[in-house]
Amino acid sequence: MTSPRPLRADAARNRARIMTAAHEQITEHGPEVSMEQIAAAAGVAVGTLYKHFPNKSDLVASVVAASFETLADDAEECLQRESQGSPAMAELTGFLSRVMDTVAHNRAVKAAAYALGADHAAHPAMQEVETRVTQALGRLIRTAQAQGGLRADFTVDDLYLMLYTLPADQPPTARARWLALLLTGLTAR
Amino acid sequence: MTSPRPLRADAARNRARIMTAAHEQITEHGPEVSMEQIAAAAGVAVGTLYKHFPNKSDLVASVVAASFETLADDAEECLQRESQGSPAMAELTGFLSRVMDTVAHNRAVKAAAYALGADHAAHPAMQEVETRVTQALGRLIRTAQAQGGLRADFTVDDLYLMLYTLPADQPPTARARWLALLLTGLTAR
DNA sequence: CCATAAAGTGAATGACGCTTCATGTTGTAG
DNA sequence: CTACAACATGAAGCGTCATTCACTTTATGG
Repeated sequence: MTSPRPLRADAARNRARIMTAAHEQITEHGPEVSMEQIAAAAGVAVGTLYKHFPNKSDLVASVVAASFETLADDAEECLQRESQGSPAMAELTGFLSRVMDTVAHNRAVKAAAYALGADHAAHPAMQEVETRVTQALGRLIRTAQAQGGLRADFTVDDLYLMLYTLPADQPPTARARWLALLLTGLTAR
Repeated sequence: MTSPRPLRADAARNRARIMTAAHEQITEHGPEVSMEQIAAAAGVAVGTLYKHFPNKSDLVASVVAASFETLADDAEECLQRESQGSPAMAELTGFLSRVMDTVAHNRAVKAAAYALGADHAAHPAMQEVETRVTQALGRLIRTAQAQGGLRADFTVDDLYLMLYTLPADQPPTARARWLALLLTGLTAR
């Protein structure tokens, strides 16, 4: 399942460098950075990128999927804290708030959050991560509803919709305001 | 102020054709359509576009500003109906709902709505239209608050924030859901 | 240490888009 | 009707970018 033959030492090293560089570049400049720029940042020739990834969109998808993991980890930590007594609603709003801030500074995570709300599985690598997020957040939502803090008809899809419409490129005050407006609508009457 | 010398007959005709074609193309494909494509749709050579507009972004801005007028007209009609007895809050939600539907089908209006929430005046042509929208919606908001349907701290900027985050490319059901969630947060407690 | 397959290289290719300009066309004033 | 300015034309210039491939370099098993 993993690899018929292990990678040669230099190949593995370069692959790691490429992933790191691509992650940095996409985080900073978004998915539209050129392959040349990623290659330069990795200290590698363009051709090498194509030795490891069939084309640009595959490389980008890999990076975005990796950034995606960050969201999944965060969601699962929320669930963890909840099971240790933290109010579920507080965890949910904390999650939203953090994602929003991250998205504002990280164009790769932005793409990931966007993907959640859109083409639910632009890339196979994302599907399993999506499951993790969905399960963690779903649990959190149900608990929050049981505890009475969250309106009863709220679903995970609603939350994805919110991630999709995050005003990431707005100034912090506007982002906070947006979240506040939304939250009044979400708290149980 | 208008023109030192009137346009030659053919020039005027072509200018109109270009505006129409550009509007159609941008509506359908968004601001990233090529100049070639707009020229072809107008039945004109590329060079002619540059006889009428210094560059692409000026042409796009003109079209977007024109689409912008649609929003302003709608807002002013809302105000009109309100002064004839229609509840201000209903007019506001109607406005939002219509804008969302329009944006979903019209990439030019999308750019306009987006511009409202971002660079408040990407182009001089937009500034005066923005004023119209702001005045009409501001009045509507204050009336809705006086009538008790809208939360007291809601501002025009909040509304722009909502326009900015409209989930335009989501399916109609998702769009409706989004609006519903938001509205519960906006109605006066 | 060598043979060889794996990996790396980067100039070249082709596609596409905006913009310019030398040239040809046409409306219109007189 | 003519002459000229206004206008239109579209091929060519210039960039940018993804992708390929003939060739060189290098890791590694034997």
